[in-house]
Amino acid sequence: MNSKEIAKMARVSRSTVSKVVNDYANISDKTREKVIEIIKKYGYVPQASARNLAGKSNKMIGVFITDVNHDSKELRVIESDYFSPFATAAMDYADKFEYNILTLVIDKNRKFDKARKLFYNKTISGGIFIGAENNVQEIFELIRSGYKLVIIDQERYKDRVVGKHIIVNSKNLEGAYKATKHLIEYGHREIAHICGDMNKFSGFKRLEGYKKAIVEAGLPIRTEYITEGDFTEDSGYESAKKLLKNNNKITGIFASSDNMAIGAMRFIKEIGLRIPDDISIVGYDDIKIASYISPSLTTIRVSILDMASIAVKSLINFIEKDIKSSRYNTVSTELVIRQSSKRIKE
Amino acid sequence: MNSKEIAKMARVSRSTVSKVVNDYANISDKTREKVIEIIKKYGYVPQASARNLAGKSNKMIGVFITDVNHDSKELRVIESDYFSPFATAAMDYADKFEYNILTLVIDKNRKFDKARKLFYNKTISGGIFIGAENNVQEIFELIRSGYKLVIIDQERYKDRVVGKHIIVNSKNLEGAYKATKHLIEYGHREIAHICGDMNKFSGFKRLEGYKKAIVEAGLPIRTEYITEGDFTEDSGYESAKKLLKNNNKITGIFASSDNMAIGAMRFIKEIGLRIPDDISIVGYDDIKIASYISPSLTTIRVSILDMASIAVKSLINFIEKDIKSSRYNTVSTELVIRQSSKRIKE
DNA sequence: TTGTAAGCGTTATCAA
DNA sequence: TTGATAACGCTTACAA
Repeated sequence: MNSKEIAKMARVSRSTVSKVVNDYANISDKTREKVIEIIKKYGYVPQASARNLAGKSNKMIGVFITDVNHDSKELRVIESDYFSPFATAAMDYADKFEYNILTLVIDKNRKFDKARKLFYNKTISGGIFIGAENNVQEIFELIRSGYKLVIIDQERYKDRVVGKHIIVNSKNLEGAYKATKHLIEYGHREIAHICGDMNKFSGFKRLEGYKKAIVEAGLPIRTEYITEGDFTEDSGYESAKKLLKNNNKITGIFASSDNMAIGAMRFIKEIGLRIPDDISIVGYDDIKIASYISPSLTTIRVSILDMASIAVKSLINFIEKDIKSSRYNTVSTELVIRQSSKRIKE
Repeated sequence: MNSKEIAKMARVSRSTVSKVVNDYANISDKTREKVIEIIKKYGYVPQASARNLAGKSNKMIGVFITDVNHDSKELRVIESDYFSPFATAAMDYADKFEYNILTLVIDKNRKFDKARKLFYNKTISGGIFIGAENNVQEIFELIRSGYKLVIIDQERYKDRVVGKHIIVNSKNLEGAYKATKHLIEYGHREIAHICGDMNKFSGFKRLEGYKKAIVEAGLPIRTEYITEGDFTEDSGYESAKKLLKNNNKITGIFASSDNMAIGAMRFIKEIGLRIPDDISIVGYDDIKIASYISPSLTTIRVSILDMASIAVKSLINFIEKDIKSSRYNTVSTELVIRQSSKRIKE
């Protein structure tokens, strides 16, 4: 069933059918009703690619999740702490504007080319990139070519002018500051920090937040209290080992990700210390497991839902109305206090 | 940049460009090379909707996840235990055939209409439905209309002839049997079962599996040992309460989902019983949390990866070569023994 | 208010 | 081995 057939049945021209479908004003009520009746009767739906070819936007957005650069299949699941909530929230928002979302995980198998092609062949009219550290150059190239996109959590590129784009970023510094300050307010003085990957901006910024809170409390910044992980659970385990090996004064640890916090907890339990009685732990991200593990994990929540809606909303605006210049949006963080942190007894 | 311009630069016709792009045989090497050179130079990529309109398949598959019929936002996250792994695995497999995956969560906001439209307007050439209990009628209608689709875990429709379709199902009975038998082999005799939603086939089949193992071991089936939940954590909690209220003989519980098992564990801990020392628990699904919760949960793993690859593979086959009649595939289950189950001391 | 006709960028058919 | 031309199904000036 196509517009030609509908036109014939309704005894009008194809353009009239099109006008009815697209809700144009200059159609008499009578004709409109007649056409709508036939359309309903035969269940006619305009073909997407034909509309698209004729100039209509295809209302399709790509959401690209770059998988962390590890081989293990396990890690993909970890990354999915982000994937599913983000994709779902993005869908919710896209729906309101009748957009569809095409999700793509970019990893070793599925290289960046796959994403690029979707822009080139006009399958999508815009894209959102998450965890894109490894593909920054390619993304810049896309922006330079005029493709419309949103980058999540890549604040560091804020001022590099490469063409119009949108960045949505969580307030990493703020979050880390809140986490550390929470421990300070609980009376902790010997507070260690397990950093994330320092090549990633979030890792770097969270370290800054930690330092800010420490300095503000008049405490010294001890290099032996700062150790670098890579956001994974195992690195959290190893970092805790390093921190606690020759130190029995540490009473609080702020880890730059929940996964690392969970790894650290594993080590701490192994050596027979109790959480939170001996050591308080604060994580970052508020992944689902954080509330299920025992003790449940005090952490910093970033509203992925907010991120996703802001990203989708501004991308659609970018696509439909264009923007004058690059935009930079931030999403707030929130401290979620659970069982893994405890007020220190003096 | 379009094929016309490429044709001009390469001093050939548009049809020649098309033939090169589509790797047709009847083109001289010389022409081919020349055209390829220009294509590379100008980064030409054929426009998807134009190809599609001209008759090429658009190589797009829809993956539809029906959200469980509850209002809470929380539940959507639970559902995502399925969502993310399935979507990722599906992508992996689709990649090999250069297909893209369009994911859509169907829930109260996003009704089935959204999915239907994607078929009608030919955005997708086939679809995979997961958790589709609530939309069976609509799915049948799609099948009847000749749309190509795969249904996951809806074994019950195996024999209802409604048109060509593919079902991929996990072996629910087998899995539940394994879970129950595991408890029996550990010496348990008083084994209760928390059923899932009995309106869903998986809930029903797993009860059958439980019964089969019980009967096979020569044990009686006690109705007071069987209680019905609805796959959610809270229903697991309530079911455990019901089961254990007036009973101190039960030593083993098989719950039809990990979420219910987790809820049951919560109740058991609350009344001061120990897991697995006093009561052994076995779940079903092997969601991620199962290995993180303490004690970690013994459960039945269904390889979502297998499900996804079989689904995608057979759907692509259906799309590209058609199938003679409906197909029914099953995916095996595996018992994963962790800490929540223990051999009973006699 | 309606219809005619051109055009979107490809592929497929058929003739050269 | 190549090219001219029609066709895909729709939208959109523009003409009526």
